[in-house]
Order: sequence, then C-alpha cells, then structure tokens
Amino acid sequence: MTLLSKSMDNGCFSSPRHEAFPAGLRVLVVDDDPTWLRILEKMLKKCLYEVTTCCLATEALKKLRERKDAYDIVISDVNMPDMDGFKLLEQVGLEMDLPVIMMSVDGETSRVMKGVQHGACDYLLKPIRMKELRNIWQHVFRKRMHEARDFESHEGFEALHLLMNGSDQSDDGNIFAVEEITSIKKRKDADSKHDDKEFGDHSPTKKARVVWSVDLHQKFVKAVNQIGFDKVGPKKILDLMSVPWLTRENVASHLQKYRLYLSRLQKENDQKSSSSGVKHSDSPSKDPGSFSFLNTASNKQQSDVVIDSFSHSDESLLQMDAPSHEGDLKRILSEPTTEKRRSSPKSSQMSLNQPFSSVESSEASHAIFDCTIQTQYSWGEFPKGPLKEEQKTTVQLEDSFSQLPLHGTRHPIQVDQSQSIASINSNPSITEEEVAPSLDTKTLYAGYKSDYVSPVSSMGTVVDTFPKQSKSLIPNDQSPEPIFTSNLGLKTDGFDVDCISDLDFYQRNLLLCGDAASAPLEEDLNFFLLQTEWYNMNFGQQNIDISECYDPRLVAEAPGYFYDSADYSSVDQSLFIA
DNA sequence: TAATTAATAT
DNA sequence: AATATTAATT
Repeated sequence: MTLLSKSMDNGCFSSPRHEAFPAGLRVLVVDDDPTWLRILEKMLKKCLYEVTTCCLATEALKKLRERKDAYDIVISDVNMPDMDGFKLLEQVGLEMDLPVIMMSVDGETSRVMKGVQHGACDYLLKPIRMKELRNIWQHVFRKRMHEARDFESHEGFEALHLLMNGSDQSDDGNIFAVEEITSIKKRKDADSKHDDKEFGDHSPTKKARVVWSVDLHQKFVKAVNQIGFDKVGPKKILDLMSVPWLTRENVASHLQKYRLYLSRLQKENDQKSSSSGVKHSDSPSKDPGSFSFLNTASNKQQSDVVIDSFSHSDESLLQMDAPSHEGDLKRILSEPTTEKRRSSPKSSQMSLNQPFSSVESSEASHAIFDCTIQTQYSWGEFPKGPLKEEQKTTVQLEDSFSQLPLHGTRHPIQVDQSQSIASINSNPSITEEEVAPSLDTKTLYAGYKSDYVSPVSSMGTVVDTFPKQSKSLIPNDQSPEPIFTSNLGLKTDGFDVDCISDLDFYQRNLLLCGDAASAPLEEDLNFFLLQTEWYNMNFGQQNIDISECYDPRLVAEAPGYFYDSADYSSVDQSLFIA
C-alpha cells in the first residue's frame, strides 16, 4: 500500500483518489482507422480511463510534445499512413518515455517482436477486447514503480512485501496491491534492457528459447502417439507437429526430457505395484527400457496395461508422496528461506522469449483451449483410419478409469496444482525472483491469445484476490464421478483418439470434451486438468508436497475469479517458472 | 550425410 | 530445472 500510494501520488494520474486508481489513467490512442478509434475510445472509457484519440501518428506526436505529462500511456496502431507505428514508438521512447502499447490486426511474429524489442510494453492484436484494456494501467504503474525503485532501494519493497503477505487476501480493494507487487518484481529484470536504439527490425539478440507450453507439449504428444512409440524420432515428430519455428533439435531435446519423464513414471509405477499389492494382470514387463504407454494404432493391445501403470504412477506421485513431506513443506512455507533465490540474471530472457513462443504455439494450435471438441485435429492431418481402433481404446480406458482409484486421484490433482500455486504466491520467501518475469509475459500473452493465457494467470489471481466463489462448480473431493461419465460419452464421439499417450492426457481430454460444451468457467477449470500432465512432467512430486500444506478449499475459489481476468496476474507464471 | 541419442553445458 | 548444444553413434 505504501509504495503504491506513493507512486500514485507522484502525480501521475489526474484523479486524486487512490481507490480509483486505474480510473483516470490518461490514454492516448492513435489509429488511422476512425472506427477502431471509436471502439477503443468507448472501451477505454468503460475502464474509466481518460481517453484522447487521434488518427494520425504525427498528430499524436504533436500532442505528446505539447504536454509531455498529459498522458500516462499511448496505444498505437502499427500501420498508419503518415508514420509507421514503430517510428512513433521510437520517438515516444526517446522523447517522453511513456509506455507504449502497439496493436495491429496481424500477429506476425516478426512484427510483434519488433514492437516489443523496440520498447513497446505490450502488443495487442485486434480485435481488442476489454480484457486487454483493463490491464494497461499496469504498464504505467510498473514503470513508475521502477523509477521509484531506483532511489528507494529495497525498503519500499520490503514494506510492500510485509503488507501483502500479511493482509492482502482479506482486503477487498487490494487487488492492486497484489498485482503491483508482482508486476514490480517482474519488471525489474524485464525492462532493464530495452534501450536498443537500433531498430531496423533485426536485433534478434539471441535466439529465443523454446518454451514447451502445455499446448505445444500436447502437440508433441499427439505426434508421438501417431507415429508410434517404437518409431518415434525427433524428425518425424517435428514434421507432424508442423510448428514452423520449431527445430529438430528442439524436439530432440524435449523428447529426451519426455522419455526421462516417462521412465520415471514407469519406475514409480513398478515400485508402487510391487509394494502395494495392487496388481494388474501383468505388468508390462515386455519393454522395461521403453515406455509402453503408447497405445498407438500399432500397439494398442497394450493400452490397458499402459494406462494402468500410468494411473498408478499418478497416484503414487500425487497421493503417496505428499503426506510424507509435510514437515518439509511447512518448513518451506514458514521459513523465509533465502536459499536459492537470488539467481535471476536471465529472467530477461524469459520475458522476451516466452511471449513469442507462446504466440507461436497458440497460432499453431488454439485447439485445446478454444473449444471444445474439435479443433484438436486442426493442426495436423490425422490419419483417420485408425480411428475405429482408437475408439476401442477409449472404451478400454473408460473401464480402467472407473475401476481404478482414479476418481479420487483426479481431483486431488487439481487441488494440488492450484494449491501449490497459491502457496507460491503467499509464500514470502519466494516472491521476488520467481515471480519476476510474469507481468510482461503475461500481458503479452493476453494480447496474443487471451484464451490460453488467462487461465493460468487466473489461478494465481484467484487465490489472492477472489476468496469467494462458487464452490458448486468444482467438485471438491469425491464428486469427480459425474464429470467423468459425461466426458467419456462425449469423448467417444470423436475426440480422444490419438492423444492418449498417458493417463493424464487422457483424463485431460475427457474433461475437455465434457466441459467444452459447458460454461466458460469450466473451460478454465479444464485448464488445470490440462496442465496436469505437463505439470507432473516438469515438477514431479516436489510441488505436490508443497501444495499439501494448503487448504483444498482454495481450489474451489479459483473458478470464480477466472472471469475477472482483468489481471493476468503475475502468479501465473510462477507455475511455469518455479 | 543426416538423424538420433546420450552427455554435457548454460 | 528446462532447454540448448555438443559429440558420438547409427
């Protein structure tokens, strides 16, 4: 609060009331298309911002020069007759150093990149929605915060921290505080370098790292399954994935990781089954070294076995480990650990790269998130032939599901995830670095693909900001049953098919299908599930442990807040970063 | 060679 | 830990 108010008082905004903070933000909108100008103006006003419009870049520049501090932020189209949007961006950066948001109809990577690299704080794709506009104030705030930080050093932050951790959750008006903080942290790394003067449009600095987002990973898995476990190779996978920017090396690397993950799972599974007495007719002894899970057309017979093993492994991962580490968890949470935090020199890399990669992936595959049932095949041409067989598989799966302890497991998974997230958020020790890169990234995400991004961010947000929500939507504990059933039905219709690499995926798909039909809220929920596999792969048991410390009820709250979206809050990223 | 994989580096 | 990069292997 302190810091926040301070920066606000700094005279940035015309409106004096802190409560109204984002209200009164002075936005200059530049677009040669009067229609868009009107639309934007309307939307921005809805956000209670003070809007000034102009249809020429030169005019905008003139206005800005006239009164350098008459505006807080600039939103400019990229394509304009009189002056290139990038040029304007450059000028603004040079002369008044206001945050600039670029927008355009196409999301061509190079352009987006150019914009961002040259200092645009965000890049929105038209049509722009309220969602995207609501958050723009964050850029302003961030910047200010940044500036303030220079002299204030740490003290301010410390104070903020305390405040946050102590009471933010209960505060109603505290949304800002939370977000601020997060954003602040992030920015620290992110903005340090965007003074590149040289534009041209080529300063790839360094190659972006590929971020294996959930959907990208899903594509990957689909491809793997299609090809057949025994025949997989990076090249083939790459081809099937048809993600242009991805390289064979990228895939190879990911494949390596994936194999590691699978073998780990199998190991766990074996362990489990042997010790616990649960047994499946016979474990997939056949391929010890390999990962039997793939029930591709070629080896479907194994599918049930595979699935079985997976479910078990899941269980073990999620359920077994958690309890054992309780002590550790608590320790982690309670102690302001300082251990490994100070190491975020490369965060900048993240903020820049992430957005792009995500863009790409979303372009390539909105599939899962967007809707429902079908898009899934959109990106790749699947051999429809095996479908029949696939369905069969599905059925089998169904069986195994109902029989196995899966139901119980299912939800716990969700809980765990969200909980862990929550924990990250609230945990004082983690805050600084871990969360850092998020704001930029998330905002960018929003612009590109809000569908994809928002769910994630929302998770974090939920916890902090929206404590109350409909619990009914989420089956807290054992209610998973119904969901499953319905999902199964849907799925059988035409969905699941190829992507059944493992249990998690399978489940995810099921849920997706079922929910797809339902409400948006559920969509978000699905996201949780969707991430499960990916999550496990990346974090394994660790996080789960942590999550144990939290109250499951938190999860229930999550959905509600999803809608709000207004904040692609920082927390989201923590999930990825960890 | 080109692709794959294990190992190693960042 | 996640991805990249290298180097050996096929």
